[in-house]
Amino acid sequence: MQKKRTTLKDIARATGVHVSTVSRALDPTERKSITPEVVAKIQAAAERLDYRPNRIAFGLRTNRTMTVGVVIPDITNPIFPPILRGIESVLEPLGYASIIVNTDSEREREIRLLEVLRDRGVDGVIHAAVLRSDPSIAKAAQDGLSVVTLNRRVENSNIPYVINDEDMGICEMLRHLTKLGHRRIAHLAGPQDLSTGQLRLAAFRNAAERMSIEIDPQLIVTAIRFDEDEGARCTRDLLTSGHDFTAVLCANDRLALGCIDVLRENGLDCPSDISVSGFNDMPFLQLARPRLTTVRIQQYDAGITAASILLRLMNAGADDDIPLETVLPVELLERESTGPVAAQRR
Amino acid sequence: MQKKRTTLKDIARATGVHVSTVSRALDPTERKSITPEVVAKIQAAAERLDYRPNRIAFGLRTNRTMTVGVVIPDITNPIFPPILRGIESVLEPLGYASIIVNTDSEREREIRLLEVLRDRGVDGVIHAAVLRSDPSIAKAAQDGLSVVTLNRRVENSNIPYVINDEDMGICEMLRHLTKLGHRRIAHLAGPQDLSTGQLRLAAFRNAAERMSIEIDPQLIVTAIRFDEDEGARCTRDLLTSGHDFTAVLCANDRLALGCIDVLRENGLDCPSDISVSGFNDMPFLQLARPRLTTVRIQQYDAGITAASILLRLMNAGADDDIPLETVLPVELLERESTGPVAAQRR
DNA sequence: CGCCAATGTGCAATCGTTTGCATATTCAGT
DNA sequence: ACTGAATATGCAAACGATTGCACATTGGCG
Repeated sequence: MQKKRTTLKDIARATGVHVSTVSRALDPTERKSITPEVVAKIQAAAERLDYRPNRIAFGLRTNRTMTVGVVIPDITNPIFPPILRGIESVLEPLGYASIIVNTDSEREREIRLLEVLRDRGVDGVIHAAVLRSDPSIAKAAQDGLSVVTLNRRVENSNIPYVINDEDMGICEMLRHLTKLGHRRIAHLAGPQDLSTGQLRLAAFRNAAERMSIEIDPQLIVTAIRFDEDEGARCTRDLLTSGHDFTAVLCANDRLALGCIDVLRENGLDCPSDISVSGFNDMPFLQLARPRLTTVRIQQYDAGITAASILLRLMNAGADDDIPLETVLPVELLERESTGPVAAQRR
Repeated sequence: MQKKRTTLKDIARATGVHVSTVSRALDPTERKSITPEVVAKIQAAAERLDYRPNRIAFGLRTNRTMTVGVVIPDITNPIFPPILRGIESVLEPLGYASIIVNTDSEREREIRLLEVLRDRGVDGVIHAAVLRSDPSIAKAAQDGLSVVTLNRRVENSNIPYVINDEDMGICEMLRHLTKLGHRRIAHLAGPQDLSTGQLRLAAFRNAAERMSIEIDPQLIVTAIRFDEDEGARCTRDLLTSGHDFTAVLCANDRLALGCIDVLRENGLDCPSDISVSGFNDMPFLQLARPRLTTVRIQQYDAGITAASILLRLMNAGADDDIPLETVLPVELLERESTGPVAAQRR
């Protein structure tokens, strides 16, 4: 590895004081108990010798690694990079580094990777991939690890969580579609073992009930992954089922993209024949045509918020009052994939 | 932090042997010097007490953190997530964790983040964001840090590098365009302070020369960022310059997307009026219409390759022969954005 | 039966910090 | 000037592992 780094001992030798004095002189909170001039001398020496504290030794002694773990399903899902940048933007300036792990939404992987993070002694974890019931993360939190979940809460726990106002998003989208005259509205639901999939389906049902829209159970079809292929498959199922519909509210953008493709294959134009809506407003969505009507969720800000809460959690004593729930607002984006219901369908 | 983890000392106490014996019994390479039955006893105890080695202490003693740094320009650029997954796929099973940092292509940030990584004692670095001249990474390598660069080489150094065969990609693209009858071919070059920007421009010039295609210097216009806005701006410059061209070979996909937009604004259809090509085949590119003719570079595999080389570098003695250069093949993808040159232009 | 080598285990130092406690010095108050 | 704090520094023990070396035990061989 590197040639040889200068240590506290080197500085002690160079200045003729004890290593503990050097340590104190270099620590802003302890510095006050040291004569200013020897502090100056030590700092000068530290500067001259290009001293860099050894974080490993620090970590061993203090049990603080200045490292946090970030657990996500898959970094290649474009909604996560902005979240990570948001997290980084608050943690990195404070000297924290983050270790990012991808669970691929597999329970075993998630458990194992959480172990890995704990073994490495991370000071806290931001978890954006909790499954619906997740004992491992709950146990970790109970053992005293600082944890914040993102996009999802762990039920029956006091783990703080940051979520987007998905209910509101689904609700506004539904209102938008009804305003355009749609009544027979299908829902492409996401995987029900995933946070968002389940939440959005529930939100859809609730909103429909509140708005007194009758939902044909046959018009709700569930994807097993959040991707274009599943959006396509579900849409085919919908079409072959023979049930009539004029709009498809999809649980995320990728499902919507797959949906539109299959509609087109079947000679149905979006939006003039059938309206389709997405969710997330994921990056690069603007490449698609027609431009997708969707719900924008805050990605960067969600990262910032989660990281800020984690910080408070890690530093604060139990006295501090950390908000258990943070709900970030969403925004309806009306674009081209939704339009007034066609005069007559079929 | 966690309640209390069991340490070697706990196991020693439980089994009645010395802590050093425990250490050896648990280390596969040292195990042979211990009686099999005491090994068994110790392993049983370790199992029972749920022993997990403390990586921090290990790191302090051995100066190996089992951590690597990955330096990229920006994780929100979709070509990087697959690279990261590739890296992870080889490093994670071996017990390595990676710390990912984003430089935003800013020299100061890069230098600072490299410091951060060195401070944390990473065992090695995969650097996918080196600038054209980069003393900091060269110095780090000289100090004994294991370094592999990705997508770019540090000149005059023996730092191993993994690159895509960009020359070949540009060359094949040019050949493709000429085969379609294009002669007046413009180039939207990338930022010249960035690896890829400069390389691809050079490749373009070389290929043109080799194929005896005369390139009008006025038809080469340089972007200052690799994004759609710059692609748009450059295309406007090209159009207002009044120089004639029938195809635009862009240094990356995003420039090409911006280019096509501006052509469309000006009533020019791609590809029937003007052909446009990209580079990278970035994720989600398939959303765009017309589907872009581009050059696919290997992303996941590049990550795998770089990580494998880094591994050899970290573990091997100087005796090992590590390949200095690895060039990954690229692939021309003919899609819809390029076509035969129009009968007459303007 | 004795000696030496081989083998298995223990001892203790070490990695670079932090930090409670002891000690040495200074200084003010009376 | 003497006492008593207050203040500044040093000492040494941690943190949890690895590892060179010393030592003890065993067994083989002459």
